Amino acid sequence: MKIGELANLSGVPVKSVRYYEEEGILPAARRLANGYRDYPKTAVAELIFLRQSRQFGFTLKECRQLLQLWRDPNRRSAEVHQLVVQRQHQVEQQITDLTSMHGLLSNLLSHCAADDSPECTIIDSLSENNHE
Amino acid sequence: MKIGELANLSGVPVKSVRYYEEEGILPAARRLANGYRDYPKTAVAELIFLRQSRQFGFTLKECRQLLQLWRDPNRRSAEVHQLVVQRQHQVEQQITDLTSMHGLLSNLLSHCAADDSPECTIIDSLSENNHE
DNA sequence: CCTTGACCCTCCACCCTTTGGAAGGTCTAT
DNA sequence: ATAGACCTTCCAAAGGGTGGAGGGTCAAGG
Repeated sequence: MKIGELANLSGVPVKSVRYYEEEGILPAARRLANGYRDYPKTAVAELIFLRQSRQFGFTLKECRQLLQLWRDPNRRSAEVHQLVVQRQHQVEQQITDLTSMHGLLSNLLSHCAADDSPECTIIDSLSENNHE
Repeated sequence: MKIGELANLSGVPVKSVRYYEEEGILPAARRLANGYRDYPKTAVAELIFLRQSRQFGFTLKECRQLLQLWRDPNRRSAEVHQLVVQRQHQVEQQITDLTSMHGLLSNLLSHCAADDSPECTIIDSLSENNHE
């Protein structure tokens, strides 16, 4: 199977497949006589797994680990679990941070006249030094 | 004032100050006879405003706009308000996405045995094709 | 036989925001 | 004179791709 078909079946862009290979996330593909990459059928599942992992926000480094576990018939599911828990924590932290930011933005908005005058409480707030 | 002092007073790293200048976010600084950048006192407030804006997640492009409004004595506060509302929407979208992701991750975790066996519902779920 | 179009290849540059380092100039204090 | 604390510019890396230039390969159709 050539890279275009693989991309179609997996939903991963051709460019990304090549990029993943270059980064060592995927093993280097076999080559046909004309230099084209030639993939086995199993590559489709591998790419789908990778795409799904990316959608869950795992970095490529984490995806590499996940893929290694995916390939390993002797993996311990606890190890997979651990990676997901870790990702879950990151997501929670991000939600916390964003929620806090959302509150602060709401504060800014609620005090602003939002009219044609130059007085602006938002500008004033952003000028305050929260440093040190 | 030289760049080190400005950095100290504003809480923005020296490297970033130079980068902001290069990107046209800040006007090019005056130079002393020896080539060192020389800043007026007002630059401190400008940098503090910029740092605060960045902390609210505004991109540098947006920060440039905010800074222009900050400098403009004839600004309309409605315009500032508009930029903040826009940022607020982005934050809301991100929270929505992350919350959804969090739910999906919880789902993955709840079905996983997390032991020494290779059977892993997480791996199985990530292998499913949600494409097309 | 030739051309068109759809593939494929590699290599380079860009997006964004910073950070690190190399190689070098300048100033102050000892 | 020399140490060290500044300052300068320029180049590269990070993550995760994406776009394009310039070129090779293959099948179908005229």
